Amino acid sequence: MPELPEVEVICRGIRPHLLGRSIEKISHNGKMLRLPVPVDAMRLHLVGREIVEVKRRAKYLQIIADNGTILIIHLGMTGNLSFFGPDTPPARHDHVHLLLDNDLELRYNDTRRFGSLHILTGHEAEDIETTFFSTTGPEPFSTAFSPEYLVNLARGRVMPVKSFLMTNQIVAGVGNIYANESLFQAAISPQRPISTISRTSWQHLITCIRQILSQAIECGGSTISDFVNVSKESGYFQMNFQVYGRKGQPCKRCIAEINKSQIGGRASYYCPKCQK
DNA sequence: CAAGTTACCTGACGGC
DNA sequence: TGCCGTCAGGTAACTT
Repeated sequence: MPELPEVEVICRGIRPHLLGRSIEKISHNGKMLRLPVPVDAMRLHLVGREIVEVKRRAKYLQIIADNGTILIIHLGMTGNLSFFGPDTPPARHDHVHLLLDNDLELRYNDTRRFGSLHILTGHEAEDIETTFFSTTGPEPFSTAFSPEYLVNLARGRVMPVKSFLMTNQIVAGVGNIYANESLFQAAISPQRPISTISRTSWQHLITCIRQILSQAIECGGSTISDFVNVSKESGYFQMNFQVYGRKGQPCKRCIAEINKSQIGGRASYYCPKCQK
C-alpha cells in the first residue's frame, strides 16, 4: 500500500479538485472492504455538502464537508483514488464513486479490499484526535516525535527496532519500505532491540526517517506495483531505494551483499556490515 | 503487557 | 498451457 509519502502525494493531488466542490451522488458496488462501506451514512451526511478541507493523518485521508462531517479513507495495500468523467465505464475493483458538481467522479479502486472508509460526525469528528486517532502515534514530522519520546517508550523492551517503527501507535505512517530505507540510512540494524538504542541514535534515526519520507514525497512516492497518483503518474522514489527489494545485490555504501530476513512477518532488507 | 502469528483478499510470478 | 506455492505497500484480532 501506500505508506505516508504515497498518501500525502494522493492528498495533495486530490485536494485542488475537491475543495469548493459539492458531492451530488454516491455509488457503491456493494462489496465489503476491510470493514463495511458506510454508504448510508455517507449519503445522509455528504450528499449536497461542500468539501471544505482535504488532509492526511497517518495513512488516512480526511475529506471534510461544510457540515463538519469527515469522510476517512484508508487505502489498505492496493487502494487508489482518481478522477473520471461519469461516462467512463467503471473499472474492475472500483468500489465507491463520488460524483461532484463539476461532473467529475472521484473513484475508489482497491484490488485486495484491505482499505476502509469511515464517516465521522458530531463529537467524533470534532474531537477526531481523541476518537478516531486515539491510538495513533505522532506524525513523523511533528515535534512530539522526539528522542525523549522514543527512549521512554523503548525502555525495557526487546522489540526489534523495525517492528517498533512500523507500529502506528509509536509513530504514524512508517510502513515496511520506509522502515527498511530509514534504518539503512541511519546505519541501524532492523533487528536491534529498542532498549539498546541511545538517545543520540534515536535522534539520528528520526532525522533519517524525516529525510527519507520528504524525499519520497518530492519524488511523488514509490511505485511498487500499482501505486499511481491522481494524475495517473507513477512515483519514482523506488529509483532511490538503497535496500528495499535488493537482496543479494551489493550495498551502495560498502562491499557487502544486502540480506533479506523476516522480522515480524515482514520482508526486511539490510546491509549486515553497515547496519549495527 | 509485550511480541509474534494469523487472517482478511486478489493477482503476479516462478517452478514444475 | 496450467496448476500450485509464495509473495506483496496494512491493520487488527488473535495467541503465546
